[in-house]
Amino acid sequence: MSATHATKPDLIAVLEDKGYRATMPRRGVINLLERKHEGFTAEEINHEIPGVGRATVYRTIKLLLEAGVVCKLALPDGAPKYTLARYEHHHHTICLKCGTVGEFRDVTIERLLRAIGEDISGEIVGHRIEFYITCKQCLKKKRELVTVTTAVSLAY
Amino acid sequence: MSATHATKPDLIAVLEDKGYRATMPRRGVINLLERKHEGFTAEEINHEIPGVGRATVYRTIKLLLEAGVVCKLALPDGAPKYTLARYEHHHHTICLKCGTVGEFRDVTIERLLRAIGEDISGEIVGHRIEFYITCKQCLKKKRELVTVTTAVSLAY
DNA sequence: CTCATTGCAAATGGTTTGCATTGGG
DNA sequence: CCCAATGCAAACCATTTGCAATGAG
Repeated sequence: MSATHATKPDLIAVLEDKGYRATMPRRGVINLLERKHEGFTAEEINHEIPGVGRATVYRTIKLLLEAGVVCKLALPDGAPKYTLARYEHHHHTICLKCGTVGEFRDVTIERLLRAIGEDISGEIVGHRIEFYITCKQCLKKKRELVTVTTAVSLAY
Repeated sequence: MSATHATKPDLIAVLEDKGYRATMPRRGVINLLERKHEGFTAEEINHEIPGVGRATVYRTIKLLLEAGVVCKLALPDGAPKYTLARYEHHHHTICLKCGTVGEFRDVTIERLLRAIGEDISGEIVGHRIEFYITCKQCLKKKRELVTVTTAVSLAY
């Protein structure tokens, strides 16, 4: 397992490193993913590869998830969305209007997490941080209020 | 709509404030929820109220969600879990061993969010922050490694 | 050859919906 | 009375799994 990748890793190599075969269906899925710079859903990928079975799509995504080169994140309502991981450790911004996923890295957060750790009764073993935004493009397009219809764990 | 509640609100009153009836089934669900200080799943509630239909349980939870007195949060794998909101604005800690959900409020985070906003190309409309922990009880019980099997968007 | 991998279809888990029935106000 | 609210069962959606067929080393 290669330790640090500051830039987008070669997904096929990642699979092979883990002892999995880089088969045709898997290459197909990977090819699609690598072109999705804005996040994707599993079903979306599934529809875009008619030749490949649904199960294989999901299995491949899961493989990449476990390898750490794909991230699974959650929309406000909990709906799953995936994205390619470019940085080793990062968080995400998701535009609630167009769905575009951005990566985002801030050392301050790590520092903060450590500080917060002292306030929490227990040991922090992980965290999830997602920012819901209206991206620049969408801001430009229209100046209407962004209403977050679904709920919660959501804060303004 | 009452603006600020520093402590646990009266859920029945919340419903009525919104123009909904505080019917028996709903009272039953609410009664259960109010005893769950550690988070719950919808299905869990459903099983614990045999007299009430599954649909009603889900509908009631959704009502409370929309009223902002219940939070929907996500386990690392995205599995949904609910919890009562005690503070108006807060985040959650979830023990991955026992599932206990804690609330957690830190002004530093808000400050940080504002600072981060400048780095993000767009407008922050919401965020999700969840800390996955091993709580004190679980730490005591056993000293084995906490392995986060599923993936991602998870950071250590 | 042989075992990893696939595709399909069926199973699952969580949640929602349609609809006829019911029960508060 | 009447409409909101219920229960049930079926529908749904994303994801997983069993299993026999396939294909790469």
